[in-house]
Amino acid sequence: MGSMLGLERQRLLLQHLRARGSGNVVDLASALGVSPSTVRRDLRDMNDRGLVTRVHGGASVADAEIEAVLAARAAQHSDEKRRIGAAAAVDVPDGATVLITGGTTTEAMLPHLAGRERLTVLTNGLNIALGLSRCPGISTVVLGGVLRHGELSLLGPLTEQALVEFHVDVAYCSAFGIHPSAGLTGADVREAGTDRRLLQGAEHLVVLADASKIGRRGPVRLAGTARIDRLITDRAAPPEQLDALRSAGVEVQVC
Amino acid sequence: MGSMLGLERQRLLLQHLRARGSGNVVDLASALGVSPSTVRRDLRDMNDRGLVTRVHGGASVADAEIEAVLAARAAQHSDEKRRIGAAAAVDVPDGATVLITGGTTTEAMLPHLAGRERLTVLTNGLNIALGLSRCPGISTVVLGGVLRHGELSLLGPLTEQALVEFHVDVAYCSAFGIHPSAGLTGADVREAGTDRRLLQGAEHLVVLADASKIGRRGPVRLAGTARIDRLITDRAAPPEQLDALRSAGVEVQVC
DNA sequence: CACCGCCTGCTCATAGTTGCGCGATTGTGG
DNA sequence: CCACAATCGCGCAACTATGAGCAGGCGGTG
Repeated sequence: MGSMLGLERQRLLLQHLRARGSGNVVDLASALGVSPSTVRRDLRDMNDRGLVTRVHGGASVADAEIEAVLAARAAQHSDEKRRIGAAAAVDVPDGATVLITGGTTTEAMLPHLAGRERLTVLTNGLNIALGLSRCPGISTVVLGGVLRHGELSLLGPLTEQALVEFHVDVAYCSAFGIHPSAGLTGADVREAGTDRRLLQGAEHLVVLADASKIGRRGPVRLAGTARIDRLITDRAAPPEQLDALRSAGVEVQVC
Repeated sequence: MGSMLGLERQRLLLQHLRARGSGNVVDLASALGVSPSTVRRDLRDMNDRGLVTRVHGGASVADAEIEAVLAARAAQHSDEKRRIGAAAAVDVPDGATVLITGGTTTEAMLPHLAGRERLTVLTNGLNIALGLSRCPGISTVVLGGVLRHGELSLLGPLTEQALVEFHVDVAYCSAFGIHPSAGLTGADVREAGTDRRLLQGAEHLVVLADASKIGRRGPVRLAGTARIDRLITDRAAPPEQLDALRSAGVEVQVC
């Protein structure tokens, strides 16, 4: 049964997973006529690429709706994200102009920014803007743009154009993945152009990423490791990946 | 019921909880065919992730913040506003590009726009944008700008500048007041410049105003009656004011 | 034909998950 | 306020999945 290409096998795997939403390793292996080891390798690879979510015993599709809702909810209360958000917020200099990109991880910064004075926050995320609408000490500027359906972030030429008007001291962003050689990567080509531009103009770049994003590589490159000043992540992050990132010149903060 | 995946089990758990709003550990355990210990572990995990709220004996679903905000705002809408919103939404032409300014009255249009196809909506209101984020048939463009504290609308040069890029068929707006001789007026000088510009470029202008705003005059003038094509209001509006507006060339619709 | 890289499948020590029992904690009714 | 019952968290043992390492097969290349 050697006549199956790796990519073709992964495609079948994904198809099987979509049919039921999830599946365990043994069943998938017998369904495809390969060994469980191969399935594990494939699933790990697909997990790194964000196509599926690996769980003990099998995997489930990382598909838009449920996963997004789950992630959004998780973001609001998860201890890891809260800590990451707090750590990021601490070092926001008073009087600065910062950019906070849309996303669930960055949203965790908001509670810790609430009391700040003389802060200017630029954002392309409606969730961020909403959270800041009650903070009197913070001038919030929403970069315009096209709203992605199901998401709460703004994209497109309008967003990029608006940013030209400002000087950004620090950009705080999350992304699909961060990888020692690939740098900061995104999952969606349509988002990439805007995200890239958002990060380009900033004086300093700080990445907020929970452990699941460390070592993950998406299809589009947003910024090289050289551009990344700091990474804030949680304790579950694989140490060897963090070391590699440190070697690449990224200041890594684990909390 | 031999093998059950961890994530799948939690998903079922959540589903069971949503059905009744809450549930106790033993029932959930027997419903899923696992031990109470496993349910407890799952619930603790889900509690940490903010999906549910753990209480003694069981758990209840924890609703997300943003949805709660939207629901609360939706509940605030009186019958009058709902009817006004519905009447305004009916005549939005398919395939058009419309502007909906921020505000609570205009927000009432959203439920009636949900099913539309090929519609482009421009807005400077975060509440409007938020409500449209789940509508797949509508392209939503958020005009950037500075967020007013306590409000959910965007203002400033950025907003005005963004609007230049578009051709607006119809603008739907609410305001502080509408008066036969003063026209459409606003309450806040800082908002006025932006509001004026927003309405300027539109082909047609539709005003949504409940009875309390009819005949009222604010300090700043936003648009003359000649510019106003249509006014949608409710039955409590003073008829003599409506007649005067009709004489001024405004098409008045009472609902 | 030999060499080499690559993928596959197997083995095994390790890590993770599950269910049960026990003592501690919490809620409830007298 | 106390006693009782339900529930909880934790440690334990059985079981299962996992990832790393290793041998064998396949196809391309000099």
